[in-house]
Amino acid sequence: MATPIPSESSSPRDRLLETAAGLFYAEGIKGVGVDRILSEAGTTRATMYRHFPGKEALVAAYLEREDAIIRGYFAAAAEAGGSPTELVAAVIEGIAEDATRYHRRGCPFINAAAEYPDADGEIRQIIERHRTWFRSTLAAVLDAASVADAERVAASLVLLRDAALVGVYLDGDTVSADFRRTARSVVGLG
Amino acid sequence: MATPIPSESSSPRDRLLETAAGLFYAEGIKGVGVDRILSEAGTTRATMYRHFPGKEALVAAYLEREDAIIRGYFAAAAEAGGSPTELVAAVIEGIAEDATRYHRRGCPFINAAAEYPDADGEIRQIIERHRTWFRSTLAAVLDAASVADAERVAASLVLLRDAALVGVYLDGDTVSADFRRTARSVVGLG
DNA sequence: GTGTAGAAAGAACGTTCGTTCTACTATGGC
DNA sequence: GCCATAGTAGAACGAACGTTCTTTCTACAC
Repeated sequence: MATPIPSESSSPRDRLLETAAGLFYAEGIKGVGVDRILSEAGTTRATMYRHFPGKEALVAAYLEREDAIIRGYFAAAAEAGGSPTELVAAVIEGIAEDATRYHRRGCPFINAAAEYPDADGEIRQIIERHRTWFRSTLAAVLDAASVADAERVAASLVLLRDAALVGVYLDGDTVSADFRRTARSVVGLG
Repeated sequence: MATPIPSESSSPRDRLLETAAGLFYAEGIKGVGVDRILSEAGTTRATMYRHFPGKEALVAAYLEREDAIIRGYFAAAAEAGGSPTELVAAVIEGIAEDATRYHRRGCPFINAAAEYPDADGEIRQIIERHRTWFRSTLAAVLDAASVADAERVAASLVLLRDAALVGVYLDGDTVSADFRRTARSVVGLG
């Protein structure tokens, strides 16, 4: 099974979250029971319920964690320096690479949304916040690079990223080339 | 709740499938139990297990039904006459309209794939077949309309349709305009 | 009429679900 | 030494899961 083993030494809470995140992403949320998480994290029920009010809180923490990771990517890319145009290219490249490397089972947020129909629930609100942040951040980056109609282009890029993640999952890696080409054309990069 | 009531008169099997399809799409598959389906379809366990070996067969039938409906759309559009180019335009328009009208909760196949990680399982095979058919049918339509590089353009269109369905679900109807514009540009329609 | 099949009704199966609980142990601060 | 905290261990809860079963009733074919 080669489960991504949360290093024995880390805290139970970290192991719990890391294990849950891995399982939720790999197998879907409703398809994974707390017993699975507990046994693979090597901890017990009491410990889990000490740190999280319930399973849904674990789901929320999983998505918040995913959100934080992606924000980290952006922060790192921004700090890495380079012209605004280079940053735009780096973002597109980063999305393509992420899809084929770390997100071969699709987008965690889209997948979660498939299982959580209630648009007012906590889970969907986290998804909503993430997507809003992503779109506006993209718009800011594009605007800095003097891309015309940054808002609209950003919306298109979000669409394309969704498609790339779904496509790599269901159709294979060839999709990432399609994404790169289309995205670069949309933002006006040769 | 205003459940889409499967007309009392239809056969138990039809009511079962219709109800299950509605519930699976609206609330996710693992999130719906057979008891729910049974009570909303107004039938009993014994009847269900006479017609379907189990829940998974019901899921499979739901996706096959969805597949058949979409193939029906294509057949109808093709029979409606018109030039190949008009057919291409009609397909794009049909997708945009479908997303905002009948598939406001996203793509049934993408949503199902989120819950079924096993690529070799029956469910994922149905999804695979559907996507392959869709892409190749699109390529044929584009080729007939003398669109250059029909295969590649078809792949792009599949991507865009995925994005449109996800986008309308999570971001709202404005996405459908983005889809129309981008899709028409990709296939070379003014 | 008799026989057969499909549907309704509902009890019951064992399993798993998420959750709560008690009891015991190890750790660290005062 | 003492208390609080956080961990382990495991029993137990009621509810829901998917599935199997028996029984009764209706309808249509022969």
